[in-house]
Amino acid sequence: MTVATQRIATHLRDAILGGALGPGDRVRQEDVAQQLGASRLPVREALQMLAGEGLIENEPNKGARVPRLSMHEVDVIYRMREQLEPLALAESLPELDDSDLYRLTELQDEIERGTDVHGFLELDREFHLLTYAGCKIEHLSATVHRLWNSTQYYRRAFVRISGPSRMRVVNAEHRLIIDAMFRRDEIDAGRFVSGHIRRTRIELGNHPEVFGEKA
Amino acid sequence: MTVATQRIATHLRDAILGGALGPGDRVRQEDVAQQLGASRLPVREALQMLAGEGLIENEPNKGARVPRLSMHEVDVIYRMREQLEPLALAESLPELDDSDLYRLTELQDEIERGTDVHGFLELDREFHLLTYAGCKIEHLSATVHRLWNSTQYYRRAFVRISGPSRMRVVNAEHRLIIDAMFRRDEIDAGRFVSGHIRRTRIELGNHPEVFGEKA
DNA sequence: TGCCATAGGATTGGATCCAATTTCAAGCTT
DNA sequence: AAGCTTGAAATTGGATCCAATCCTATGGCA
Repeated sequence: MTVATQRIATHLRDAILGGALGPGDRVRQEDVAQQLGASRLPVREALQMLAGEGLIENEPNKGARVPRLSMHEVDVIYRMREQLEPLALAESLPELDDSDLYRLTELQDEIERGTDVHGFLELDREFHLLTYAGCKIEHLSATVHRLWNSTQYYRRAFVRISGPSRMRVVNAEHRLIIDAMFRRDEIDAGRFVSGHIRRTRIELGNHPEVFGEKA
Repeated sequence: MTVATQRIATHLRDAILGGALGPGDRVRQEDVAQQLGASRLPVREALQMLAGEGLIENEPNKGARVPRLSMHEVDVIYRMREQLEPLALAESLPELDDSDLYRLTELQDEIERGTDVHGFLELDREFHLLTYAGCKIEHLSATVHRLWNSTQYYRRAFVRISGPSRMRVVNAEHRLIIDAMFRRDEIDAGRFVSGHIRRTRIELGNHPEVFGEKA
């Protein structure tokens, strides 16, 4: 419940989101404790915390693992995002000022300048989460973050496979979202966000190899 | 992460959902530990767990409290439910067999037979959660449960205030949901569920006194 | 009299130790 | 040779103890 727990949770979260830990990997309490110079107790609490975020699976007496998601699970998570992120955007938009929107433009400029897989994932994540940053409803923003986090691994695998081929579409969608936000039109912006997610979901469905499933 | 933690979490969850603990109430580790004959350690883990479910708020060095929600927060949570529960129902319906649907009918019969506030809340909750019971997507069903749990207190307050006046509408909606499910029409069923939630959300909006806010 | 400082108790946070469970491999039986 | 049993090592779960932080009430000072 404290600073140590938070520190460890952040470390593990970064490790999972950054790809150092992948689906199915086991996380031993002692290893983490030693690595971060703490006792096992805050590690246990951090794991409990991450379990609540869906980033860790905790089985009694068997330890913690990074969950493995099926293609169908990811598909449904994307459908959830299609439904929820327009809501988050509508809650957020009135709280954002123009400087936030300029920052969005900057991020998109940087995305279009081109980078590697890791760089794109970072920028894309920052872009979208910034559009929701004004959402003050804990339940909603926590849920959106959860959904983003638990699919990060598969997003990385997908971007790696599909390469830069579809970037033109992504960029157009991002520009439309920014434009609608400058116009303070949360209906339009929500539509574009939802479409953006839906298109990605469908393209993901064409790559079952990302999930180690049969084509 | 174990049986003791689960036991304590279940106890606290029941206490919050049952109304023994209300918004703003503090939860002291030692009290719970003594009351359940355990040490503080599993209590801490249970609190961590419940924090992940949104049933507890944990502030470093200050302890745990039951969160207090504003009217706007509850309104947004209901909007989330409008978006998510049709999805959960669509995932669930193919997995439910006719015996489940007969059970739904029984529950609705019992609701129409009439009972007190506590009884209605229990039955209504069991009814709706049973319609989602077939949903195998952890993220989706966990989210739906979270949203239900964290608004249970305000649902109780609302039912207490509004009394049995609107029961005719509730019953009609439930019957329509059951009928659509028997027809295996998840589109129709989802529409009715969404409408059911939406109507409740709007009626809740007419009772700001539930949230201790100015009318 | 009102306000600030401080000390004491209460409560939470973290570490170490011991117990319980699981895992895995070696050896025995068939 | 295959499968079951057994036991030891590894890992997780729980309890107790001590440290750190917060809360509150008391007393001093302006």
